[in-house]
Amino acid sequence: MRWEELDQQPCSLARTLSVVGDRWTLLVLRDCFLGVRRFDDFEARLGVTRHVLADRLKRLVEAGVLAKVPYQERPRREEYRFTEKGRDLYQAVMALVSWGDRYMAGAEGAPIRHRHKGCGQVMHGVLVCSECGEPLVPKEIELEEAPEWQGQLLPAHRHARSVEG
Amino acid sequence: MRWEELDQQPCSLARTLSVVGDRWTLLVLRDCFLGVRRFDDFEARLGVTRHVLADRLKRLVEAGVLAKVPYQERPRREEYRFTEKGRDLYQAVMALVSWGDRYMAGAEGAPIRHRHKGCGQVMHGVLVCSECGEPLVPKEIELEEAPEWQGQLLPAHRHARSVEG
DNA sequence: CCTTCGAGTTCCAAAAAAGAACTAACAAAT
DNA sequence: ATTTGTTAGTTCTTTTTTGGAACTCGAAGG
Repeated sequence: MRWEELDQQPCSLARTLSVVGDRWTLLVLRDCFLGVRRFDDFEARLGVTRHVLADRLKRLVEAGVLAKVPYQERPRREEYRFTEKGRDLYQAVMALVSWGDRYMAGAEGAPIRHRHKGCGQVMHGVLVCSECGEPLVPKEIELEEAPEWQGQLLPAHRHARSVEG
Repeated sequence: MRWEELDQQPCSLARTLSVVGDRWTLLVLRDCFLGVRRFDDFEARLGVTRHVLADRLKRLVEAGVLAKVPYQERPRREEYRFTEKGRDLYQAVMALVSWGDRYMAGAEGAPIRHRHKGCGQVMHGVLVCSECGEPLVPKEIELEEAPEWQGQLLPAHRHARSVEG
């Protein structure tokens, strides 16, 4: 399977990864959330080659995650800004950051702390159920295939014991 | 910057991506959450080459996300199971899935629905503040660099107006 | 002895990334 | 008028990573 086929898969994770499933893309989005908007600023902060950066920005624009908006004419210059679709990736990015804070930080702790203006506390992200607000754990979620995919998406559990095993 | 340098970066997202920052790795984890445990089952479901699959599984084991546990001797066979560190990636994976359900699903809707056993409802993941429980939005989060990195991690905002712009 | 199973490894061709230099369209300085 | 600087890329060559298919190892079964 190649990049081009990923977004055709009947799987929301695969489809999401067809947009953000590579390390540079997610680092570009991280910098967008930090307020970076311009080509040369991305390049300087990321240490990515200009070639790859140009490609990733183009893909993100095509995917509707970022938009090029002009900030001057003569010469025309454009910067990259989030669309709503892009800004909604915040939760996914924060979930990845929270995992990294917990499992990949050295002895000194996380390099960046997040303070929630609403409550004033240093916090991390917790994923909860949209309906009842309880934190999500794998074994509490039951999966239901949409009718048109019955029996095609979930594994047959030939050997598996359980999700938590 | 290459894979090998990513985990040295003072950024929890970069460090997380040094483990899961590629499309195959995250699809392997998806299947793990669905109960897949064995090499040939991953290969059949993913459509990845055995070569790359072997590499990704090895990386995940080295990172402490999966563990090889024997399920028979003579001949010895091992399967891949989550560690706690790995199982805690569930929130990040679900956040990516929720975004895909919302923005990448076709007219027929998401291929898989998630029902929360606790409340019985079809749900999606919502990332909330660990301290006050409010859903996270970018502009409500204030970033604070750890003392040893003062001024080195966050951009200078030479041109940027605001995170939401 | 020959085949099957499970979990890989090996080999070659094709695609993608790294790294560095170059271009276009202008503005400002010498 | 020519040189220098800025921004956002493109082009070129070398190295690395994938894709695709075949092959190996250790054992069990017929």
